[in-house]
Amino acid sequence: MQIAATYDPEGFRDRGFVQAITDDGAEAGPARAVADLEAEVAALEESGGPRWVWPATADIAPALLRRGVRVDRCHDLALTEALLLAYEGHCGEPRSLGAAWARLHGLPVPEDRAEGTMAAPADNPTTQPALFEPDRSRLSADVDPLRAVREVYAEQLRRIAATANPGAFRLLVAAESAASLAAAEMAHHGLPWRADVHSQILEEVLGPRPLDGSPPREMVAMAARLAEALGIRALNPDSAAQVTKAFSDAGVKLPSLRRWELEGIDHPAIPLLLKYKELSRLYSFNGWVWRDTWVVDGRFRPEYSVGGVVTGRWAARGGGALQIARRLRKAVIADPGWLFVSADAAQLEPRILAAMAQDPGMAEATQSDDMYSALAGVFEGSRDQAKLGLLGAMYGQTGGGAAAPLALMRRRFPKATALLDDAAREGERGRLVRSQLGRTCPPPSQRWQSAIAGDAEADAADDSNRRSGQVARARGRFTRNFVIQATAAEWAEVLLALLRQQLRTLDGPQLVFFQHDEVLVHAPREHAAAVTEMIIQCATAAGRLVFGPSPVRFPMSVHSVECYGDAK
DNA sequence: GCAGTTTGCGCC
DNA sequence: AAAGGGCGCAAACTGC
Repeated sequence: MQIAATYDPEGFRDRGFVQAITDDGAEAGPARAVADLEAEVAALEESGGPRWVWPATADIAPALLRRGVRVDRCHDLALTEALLLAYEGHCGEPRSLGAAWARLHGLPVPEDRAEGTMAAPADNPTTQPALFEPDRSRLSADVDPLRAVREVYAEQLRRIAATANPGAFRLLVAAESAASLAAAEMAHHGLPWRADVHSQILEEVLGPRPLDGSPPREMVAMAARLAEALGIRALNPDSAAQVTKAFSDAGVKLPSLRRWELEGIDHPAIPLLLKYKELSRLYSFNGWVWRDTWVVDGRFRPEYSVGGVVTGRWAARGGGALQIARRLRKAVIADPGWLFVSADAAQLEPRILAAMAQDPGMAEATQSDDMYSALAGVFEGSRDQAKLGLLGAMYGQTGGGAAAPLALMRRRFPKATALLDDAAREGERGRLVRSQLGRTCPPPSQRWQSAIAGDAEADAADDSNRRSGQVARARGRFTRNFVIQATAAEWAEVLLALLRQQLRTLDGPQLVFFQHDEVLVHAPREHAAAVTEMIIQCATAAGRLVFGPSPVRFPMSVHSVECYGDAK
């Protein structure tokens, strides 16, 4: 059964409307106004788990979770709209229910409300329900909201049926919707984070916390040593201009201040500069201010944005959730009696390539848990060369140390190479490419379009032609990588959706973190073994769902640990 | 003086 | 011959 549900766009956020609908979005019962939509969802969920068809999970799920309501399945109209718009070549157009409804009726389309930067938890404690969630449905007051849900849903089903592979697209929509539920649950649970351990790390590396907000002891000391090594009185190592000038005065020309460039330069001040950058990064990115802002009641609660990246990866706002520095993972410690089951897909992207391209040689290599080692023989006995060849092909690298392994890649894995080259060529011509399930890249930007068009302009200056070529090739690298990254992201979302279902059969384990190809489940100790088994099975099932019968293996590297820092 | 852009880092 | 894809964030820098 399916139930359309929406808040009253005009009223207080508790009020809403519900109505049973058929598989194709027609009315299957009376429309009902309810005084407390969340209570209504809870009751209906209790009595048999419908599929909820609603404007946006992100708008309702946090409130439901605060009231202890967990929803089994949904169809997220906004996320689906975004997938369909991209498929149809209109990536980036407004995707709210109101926008979709307006497009359907040829009316002016409202802009989406910005997702906005998340208020830090100190200002907006998640433990305290906000009086109003932002209404992102953008539905105008004179529209019957249930009618809008039904009509947009029915239209989406028609548009899905019109895609080249409706079954695949349906899976994509289901996975994306399930992922939106998982994201809300992870934000709700939060990642266990020990503020005291975090402080300990900071003090070991930076010295005691300065009380007045000035830079900590070790940074000041390193800056002083750096100045001394350069023979000057003082400098601000954060200022590129000052650093470049100081090295120049010392007779060293720096091509840039990138770490990998600096590492190739022989000067006694270079290691000091690198060390300073390391300290500075920790201090400014994950220092005491970060901890005070983002760690509340022993939990780090970022806000995830499902579909926030064009490739289908999640984005996160607030606290740099998807860039938790490895050294800080020591502060991620399970509650007493609990463990983290940490799982990451080993070498996901080359496996995705092997499955998409149905390349027999690469598929054979996926039988191994370490593809690169399995392929070392092909790459003159070097695991590193194998890795360079595979990654270089997927990222569109051409020169440098990758040239030789890329040539081998081309010769030994022609089907895989052809898939990537085709994607790159399509991109260079300004065309769209799609993932395995149908997620579609954005059309070329204005800059790309004029650059690609500029190629044809006979009287364009050489300089302009060269720039055009560069821009077109950059687009080619993007589309080349898009097909792989987007398919990897959807494989991971399918895995997450399956795992979320499985975990519901246990009492206790919670998804607390997801990062592209890695999941973290916080589980009572006695459930860790069962969770481990579930993850491994879900990975295999995800491969079958996304690719059908395929010899390609998707092994997971799974560890049960008390501390996330010990996971790898 | 403020807002937008650039640079560089680190995560995948 | 050849600048490897995606992101978020902080500080410096640039332009108005």
